[in-house]
Amino acid sequence: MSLRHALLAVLSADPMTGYDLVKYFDGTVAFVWSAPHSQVYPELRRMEQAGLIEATTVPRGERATKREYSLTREGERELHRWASEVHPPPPLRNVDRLKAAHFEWGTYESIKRQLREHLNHWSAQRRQWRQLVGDLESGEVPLLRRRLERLPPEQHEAVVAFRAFAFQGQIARADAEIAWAKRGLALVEQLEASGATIAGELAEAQPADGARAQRTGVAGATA
Amino acid sequence: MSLRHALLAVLSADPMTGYDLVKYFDGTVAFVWSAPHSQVYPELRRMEQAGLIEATTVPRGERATKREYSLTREGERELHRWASEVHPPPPLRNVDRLKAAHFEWGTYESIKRQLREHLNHWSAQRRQWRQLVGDLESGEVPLLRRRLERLPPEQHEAVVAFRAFAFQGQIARADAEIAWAKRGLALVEQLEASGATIAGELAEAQPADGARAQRTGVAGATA
DNA sequence: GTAGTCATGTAAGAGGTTACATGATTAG
DNA sequence: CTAATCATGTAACCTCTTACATGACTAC
Repeated sequence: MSLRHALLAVLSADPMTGYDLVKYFDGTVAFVWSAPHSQVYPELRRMEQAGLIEATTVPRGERATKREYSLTREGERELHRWASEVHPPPPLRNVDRLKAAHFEWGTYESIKRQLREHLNHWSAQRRQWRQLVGDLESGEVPLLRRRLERLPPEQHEAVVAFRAFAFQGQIARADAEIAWAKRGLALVEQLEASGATIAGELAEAQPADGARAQRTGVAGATA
Repeated sequence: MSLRHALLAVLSADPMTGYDLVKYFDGTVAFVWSAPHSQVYPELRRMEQAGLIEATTVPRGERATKREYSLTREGERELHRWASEVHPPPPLRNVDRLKAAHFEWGTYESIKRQLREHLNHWSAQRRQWRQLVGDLESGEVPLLRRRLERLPPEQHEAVVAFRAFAFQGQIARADAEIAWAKRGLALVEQLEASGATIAGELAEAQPADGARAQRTGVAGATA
């Protein structure tokens, strides 16, 4: 349950409402972890029940109130535990790679479209992460600033370094994905130029009978 | 629902039983997609209902039988559709990065242990993927061989190239993760050497009062 | 006979997505 | 007054994990 720890980590910078947290999980925190509000609110209630956080009801305007959550001592201990434990790596599930392994079922055009999307997506992500690393290092990230305010100056260096380190990992990942997509585009162009055929291309050309011809052709070869 | 398409993709090489499929999803296919048998069997039933695959009951031994699944025309069409569509990128959720961003809560020792694990894990994965790419290119992968048997020779080149391309993506990812972990280890050692303190280290040293001292210290600074 | 493999399920629960739903407050 | 934002939920549904469960077949 990493959502729980992501919430604890953000709350360690500053007490805030569920709404504030949701904004972070749509914004900068979503750079490593994302969650919709329908997941955040119930989880906060459960964490409160578990004694990891506590809520104070704060008035807003005339009639309305909001609930502001802050870490308890127990919540801090949980963060310590989590940050120190070695967790088994999660099972691999990569749709992009799964699809790429079976691109033979697509057409050259559709494959190129997908690889270009891949390239655009990771390029955009990369830009965001680079921006964030810059902002972290120049002290322009409010959440980090508030976290540092609660810590003695001799700890600041490490905190900033770890935050930047995490996002540099994302940048490295993006670099790998970008290079991969480019390599894929080159591969497709090379295959196209060499006149290599693929199943998807044929099926596209002759929707019904193309598939049949292919199948019987195979049956003939097998028999 | 990528499990469905992963199953379709494997079945496109050869008709086989749920048990066979489960083995692939623990073996080579798990290199990009993994699933336990408790997920595979029900999904196969649903796919059969949906007309994407069909089962023939094959006897084994005296009394027992097994169900062998093969793609239907509709299943092939679904594979085509899936392979041609652009899918929105899945939301980011990376526990390792989330943790790294908050390593301040750990101790130098626990951080190093985790980074070393990360390094070992991705190095091992990398070795497997490299082995697989080699085997794919030298025609030693049974599943690929059976897939190629159903296709005219002029399509072989592209099929092999796409398979290898997918796993090269995994290798590139592994390279990025390995470099990241090494960078992290260097960072920790540098911080340690420079005498920088982190919260987790202090909490470890003085479990109860360390945290309090820190907190009141902060309150004092803020007030 | 017995251990290992082949073969196929069910079920409870956690985590996540999408949609539905509501009402107060604030800025224009 | 009206639109945007603040604020907080519930519910149905899907995917995945973990555990429980069963029985036939094969090699020794």
